[in-house]
Amino acid sequence: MPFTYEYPRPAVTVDCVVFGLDQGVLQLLLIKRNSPPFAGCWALPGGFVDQNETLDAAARRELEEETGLREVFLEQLFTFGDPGRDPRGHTVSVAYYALVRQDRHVPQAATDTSDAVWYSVAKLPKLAFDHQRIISTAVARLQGKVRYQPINFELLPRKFTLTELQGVYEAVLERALDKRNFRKKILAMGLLAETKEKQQGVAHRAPQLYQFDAAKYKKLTKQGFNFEL
Amino acid sequence: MPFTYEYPRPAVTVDCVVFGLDQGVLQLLLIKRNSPPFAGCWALPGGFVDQNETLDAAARRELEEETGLREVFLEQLFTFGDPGRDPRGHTVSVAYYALVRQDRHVPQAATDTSDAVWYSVAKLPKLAFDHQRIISTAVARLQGKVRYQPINFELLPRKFTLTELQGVYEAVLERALDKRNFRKKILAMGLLAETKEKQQGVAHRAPQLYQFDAAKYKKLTKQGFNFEL
DNA sequence: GAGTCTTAGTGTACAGTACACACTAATAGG
DNA sequence: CCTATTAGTGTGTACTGTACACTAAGACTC
Repeated sequence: MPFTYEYPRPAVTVDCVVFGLDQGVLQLLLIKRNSPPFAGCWALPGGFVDQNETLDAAARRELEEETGLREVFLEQLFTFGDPGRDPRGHTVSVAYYALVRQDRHVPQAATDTSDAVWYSVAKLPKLAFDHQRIISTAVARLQGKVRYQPINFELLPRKFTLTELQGVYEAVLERALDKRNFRKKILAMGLLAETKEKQQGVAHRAPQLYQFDAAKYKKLTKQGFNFEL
Repeated sequence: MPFTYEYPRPAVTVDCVVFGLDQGVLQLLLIKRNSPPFAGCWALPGGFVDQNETLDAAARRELEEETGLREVFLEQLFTFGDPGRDPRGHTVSVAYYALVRQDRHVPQAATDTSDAVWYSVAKLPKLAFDHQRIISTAVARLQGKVRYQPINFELLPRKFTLTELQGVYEAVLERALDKRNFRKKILAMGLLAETKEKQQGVAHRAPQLYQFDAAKYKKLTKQGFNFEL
C-alpha cells in the first residue's frame, strides 16, 4: 500500500459517451446494467480504473470489454466527482467521449454477452447515476468542438459523400446548413481528397466519394491553422 | 468501507493553476514543497480530495489552505492520471485553473506560513511531478477561452481602464492588438459599464474607468450570445 | 429508349465584419 | 506655459458569411 491516507479514498472510474450515426441520426451506445445499484437501468459503458493504468487506457479497456469497440476516436471530456453521484460511496468519474465510424457500428449481435444498444440522442431512456448529465456535457462539447475541429469525419465510413458529411454536421449542430456554402467551406479547408470512385447503386446522379486527408490535417495543425466551419 | 475493490485504488488529488497579473505580465502562483517527494521543488497548490467532498470544493479548500485565496474564478481544466506521475503511487489529479484579481493578489506576507510566490509564466522554475505539463495545458486553455468568453475581467480590479483590459488580452494571447479595433469590439459586446470615475494621479489625460456588467453577461449568455473577440 | 424521378453539383450578389491606419484631447509635472 | 505622456476617436478597403435556383447525371419504369 503505497500511500498512507487519513480518509477513505474516493474511487476512480471512467465512463464513455459513445456517439455513432445511423441514417443521419446521432446515436448513443448504452449498456443495460445487470447488478445494483440501478440494476436494469441503462448506463454509459465504463468501470473502475486499475492501479497503474492510464485514464485513456482504462477508458479504452472498458469500452472494448463492454461493447467490443476498439481504436475509436476517444477524448477526455470532464471529471464528475460529486459525493452523491454513486449510492455505494464517493466515486470520481473521468468521463470520455468517443466517435465511432458508421461502418464499424458493432451491431448488438456482435457483442452477444453484453446488452449494448444504440439509442437516438433525442430519445434516451432513464439513465443510471448522473449519466444524463454526463451526456448533456458531451453533446455540448461535441457541438462546440465541431465548429473548429474537423472531427465529424470520425462518424462516417472512410469514404463518404459531401451530402453525408453535411448530414453529420446538421445532426450534431441540430440545424440545417446551406448546401453550396457548406461545400465551399469544407473544400476550402483542403482536408478532403477526392477518391477515384463514385457511389454506386443510387437511383440518381452518382455522387463523388471523398476521404479525409489525415496527414494534411496533422501538418496544417502543426502550422497553427484553424478549421472553423 | 463502502466499496469492495479488487485492486488498490488510485488516489485522487486536485491541483490549481492560479493565474494573476502583475504590471501587465501574466503570473502563476507556486508553492514551495517542504516534504518529499520533490521536497524543495516548486509545485502547484493542491492536495487530496476528501471523502464526500465535491471536486470544486476540494480545489477551493486546498487553494485557501495553501495560499489564502478565496472566492476566485475557478474552473475544471483536465484530469491527469498517468501511473508514473507521482513516485509514491498511482494518483489521479483533477486540475483546475483560477483567475485572481490584481487587487486581491495575496502578497507573500499575507500567507506567512506557506511559501506561495508569484512567478512570471514566461520564467517558471523547475516544477514537481508533471506540473509543467498541467501548466502548459492551462495556458493553452486560457488562450482558447479568452477568444470566446469574457473571463479576462477576472484578472483585473473591479474598476479598470480599457488600456488595462487590452493589456490583459495581449498578455494572455502573447500578441499586440490594435487599440481602436479592440475598443470597438469590446464595447460592442455591451458588457462594460462606464463608471462615473476617472483614474486619478496619472501624468496624462485621465482615463475612464469601466466595470464588468455581470448581470448583463448572465442574461445574454442565457440567450445564447457569443462573445468572440 | 423516352420519360420521370431524385439527388449531385455549381456561381453570384449583397451585407456585414475584420483590419489597417494617424491625429487631437486631456492632464500632471516641471 | 510648455512638455511629456497616454486617452480617445473614424474611415476606407478587403474579405468573409450568407442567401438563393437552376442544370447534370444516373436508375428505373413503361
